Amino acid sequence: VVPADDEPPRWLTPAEEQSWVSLVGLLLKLPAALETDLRRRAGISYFEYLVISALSESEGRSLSMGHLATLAGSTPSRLTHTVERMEARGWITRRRTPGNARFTLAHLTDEGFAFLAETAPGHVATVRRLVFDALQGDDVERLELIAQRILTQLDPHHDWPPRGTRHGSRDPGPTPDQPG
Amino acid sequence: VVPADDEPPRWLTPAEEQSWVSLVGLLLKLPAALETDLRRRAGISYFEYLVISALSESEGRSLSMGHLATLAGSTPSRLTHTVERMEARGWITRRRTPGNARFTLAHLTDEGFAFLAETAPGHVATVRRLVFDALQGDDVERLELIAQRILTQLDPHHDWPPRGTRHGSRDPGPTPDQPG
DNA sequence: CAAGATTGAACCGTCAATCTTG
DNA sequence: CAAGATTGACGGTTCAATCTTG
Repeated sequence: VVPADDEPPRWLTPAEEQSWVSLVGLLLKLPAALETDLRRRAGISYFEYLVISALSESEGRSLSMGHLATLAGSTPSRLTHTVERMEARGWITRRRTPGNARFTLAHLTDEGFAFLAETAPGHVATVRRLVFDALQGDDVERLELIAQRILTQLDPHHDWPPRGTRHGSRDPGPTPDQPG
Repeated sequence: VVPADDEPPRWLTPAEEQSWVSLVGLLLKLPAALETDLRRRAGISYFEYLVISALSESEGRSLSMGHLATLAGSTPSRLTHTVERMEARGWITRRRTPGNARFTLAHLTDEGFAFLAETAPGHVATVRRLVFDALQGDDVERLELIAQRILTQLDPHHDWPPRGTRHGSRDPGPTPDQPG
């Protein structure tokens, strides 16, 4: 056990503590709800969904393992193991980048894309039902602002969503363009 | 793969999608940052911290396994395995409730409490630094309101924080009363 | 040698089956 | 038999060590 830093303790105010308790509740329960929904709807984890979703939105449905790890918020190792399994299911292929064989390019197959296209609408509906149906007024904008402020504090050089993958102002359509 | 529900797809508006992407970023990165902090500061997971923290705030530093599972947002099984490990470290003991032996009462030992007392101030300081130092104006109150709205949507009968454990309006002090 | 990625073992969480008490 | 809790096997994540390419 490392001894406490020698700063004096900085407790939370009552208002901050209430807020913190609610935020912890959200961190515990919302991911669990998303996991449950995807597991029963499609038999995959939320992390697997993020992986194929990120690939589906990228140029040529391909990304280097490193970039994909960043997009899915994971370690390289976790991604390798997961992609291995999804490769076995025929949803992803991997090959060394020709010309620069240091990079491994993960590619979403047609089967993988078709699977995502089946899964995404139901998942987006769940997100809408669980999150956005509960919000009012300018809650949506405030939530984004507050989340961004915390993300910036976590990593001042943060880049979330990472550049080159934003898909902001296009028409919504029947293709899985907004898999969340 | 279960076919999609037969509701028509309900996509997100651009504003909602931006907000959702930011929230997903927060769900991915904030728990990871808390885990990292506690792991290197105290060698425990955030879940283990929640467990001893909940016990420390309860009457007699004891709770039934079921109640403790609710407080820590976990399944009974996960809690059993975790408490087993913490029992081996001497931080928790378990015994059947005398009189009603269906309940197993988990109890935080003096060693466990001392460990928490060492760990809590640094952890609270981290929470303050990572989250509240980034917030301005009425962000704190809005965050609580928004989190509560989503929690209610997730579970209309929700009770978070669960009743009988709220420690709202006491003086902050040098004991680990606010371990987050 | 550094960057990108993978490997394998240990660790942890999940799930279904089981045990115990009232 | 239902509620509370535990068990053990399985599957996924983490961590440190390793492999490969430029």
